[in-house]
Amino acid sequence: MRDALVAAAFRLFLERGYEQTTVDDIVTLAGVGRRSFFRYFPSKEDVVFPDHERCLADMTAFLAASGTEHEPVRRVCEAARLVLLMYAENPSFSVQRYRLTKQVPGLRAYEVSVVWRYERALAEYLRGRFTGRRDGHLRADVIAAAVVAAHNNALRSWLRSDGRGEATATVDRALEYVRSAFGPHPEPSPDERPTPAGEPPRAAVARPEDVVVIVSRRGTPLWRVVQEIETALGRD
Amino acid sequence: MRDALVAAAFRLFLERGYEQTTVDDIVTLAGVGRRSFFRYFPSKEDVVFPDHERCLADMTAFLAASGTEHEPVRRVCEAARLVLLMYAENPSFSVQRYRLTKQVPGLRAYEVSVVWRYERALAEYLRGRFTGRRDGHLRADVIAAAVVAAHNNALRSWLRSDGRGEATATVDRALEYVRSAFGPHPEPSPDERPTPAGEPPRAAVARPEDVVVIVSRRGTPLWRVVQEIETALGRD
DNA sequence: CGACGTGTGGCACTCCGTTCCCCTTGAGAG
DNA sequence: CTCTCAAGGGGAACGGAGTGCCACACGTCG
Repeated sequence: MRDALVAAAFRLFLERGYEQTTVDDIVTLAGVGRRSFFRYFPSKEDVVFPDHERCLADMTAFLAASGTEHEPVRRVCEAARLVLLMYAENPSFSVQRYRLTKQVPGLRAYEVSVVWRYERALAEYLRGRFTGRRDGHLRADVIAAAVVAAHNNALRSWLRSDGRGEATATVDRALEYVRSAFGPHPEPSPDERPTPAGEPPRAAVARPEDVVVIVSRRGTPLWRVVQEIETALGRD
Repeated sequence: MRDALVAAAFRLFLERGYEQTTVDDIVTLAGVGRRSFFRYFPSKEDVVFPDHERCLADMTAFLAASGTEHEPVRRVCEAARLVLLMYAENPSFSVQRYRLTKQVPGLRAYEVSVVWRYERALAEYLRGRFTGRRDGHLRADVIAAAVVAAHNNALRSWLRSDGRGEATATVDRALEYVRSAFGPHPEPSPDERPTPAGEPPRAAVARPEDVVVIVSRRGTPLWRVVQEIETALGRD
């Protein structure tokens, strides 16, 4: 029934345009009652995005199931990938919809509001992970927006190419850019990752400008830190 | 006339709610014909955001008038500030509208689509400035989204405080965060910049996961480093 | 057989937004 | 003073989206 309505709607939308098609046209073509249309789709716009509701639910479930062992920024990037996978499931359908929304302002506005709900889901998750952190809410909102923008940038370029090529590769590259800008620490090199608890501090990543950086876990005995610094400086 | 319609509309919206108020109610209260309402506002939602159209035009003009002597990211931050200034012109009106949009889903959706147009204006400008740069479009979209998100974050926190306090200070801080992430050079945060030669090491940026980072210039006397670590750990 | 829950169709209604036409007002030309 | 013309406002009616209500056709269970 849903599928029949969606199919009928898209046939008419592509044939004579979205605004030139009334709900009555759709239901008569599908052979169902007008009232049934609004049972399955709260509005005429919703028939254009039939699976976003489910996808949004999947995303929130995915985020809700994340533990503290996941790095937050990486996690929201993975969540954004879920949306891409939904698009990639039906490339031809996605491309048709893209062409439609591109030229119907009302649909663009509706799509924007849908995207906004994804963004809020990501931001809410990040806010939870950033509680206590300085400017936690600000960082969460900004990073969520950046992830969504990168995702959409890559998605649209894939759609413009008529769904040819690997969508995931493009999106991953775009998300990698965001991760590099906001990463936990600007993408810690192995030298900058904290040492496992109990292990001695690792010392002295030599950066330009003669700067020494020591990375250590809080609570490490001081003498071990000093020892590490000494060897780092002495080796100079 | 516009003003009379806006005033009448908000009186009724605050009195009995947005959806419970019909356009006929507004025009009868304002004492004008129904047709005149739609002459000034293309839709019922537009009466809630009467000056966004002008503000968007101002922003695009501002960006169009920018030359290459302006640093792009800084420029879009200044453009975003224009929106804030519009809100700050009528704090009480802005706060009322904020409360309204917060609880009416339809208005939220409309506001989102308005915000999206601002974002597109910023992104278009940045795309122009980033032509030829690697991933120019991607960077433009992501930075525009980040700027808008930071702006909105600060704006909403100002609106939640009923418009008390300096709006510009909050927004500037938020935008500064974006600039620090995307600035011309990755712009290390003050805590991560090396200390000037001769100055004592600065200690202990507490990052999540119980990690302590010490940044110091190579050649700093060891005792000063240890001292700094001790105070950093001791403060815990 | 009848009661009941569920999914569907049909009708009528409200309201938004638009189209078409008429009215007033006021300025300028004859 | 009258005619004309343009512009801004008002009114009537219409099309279409979305909703509420009720009736009907199925099934299942008692």
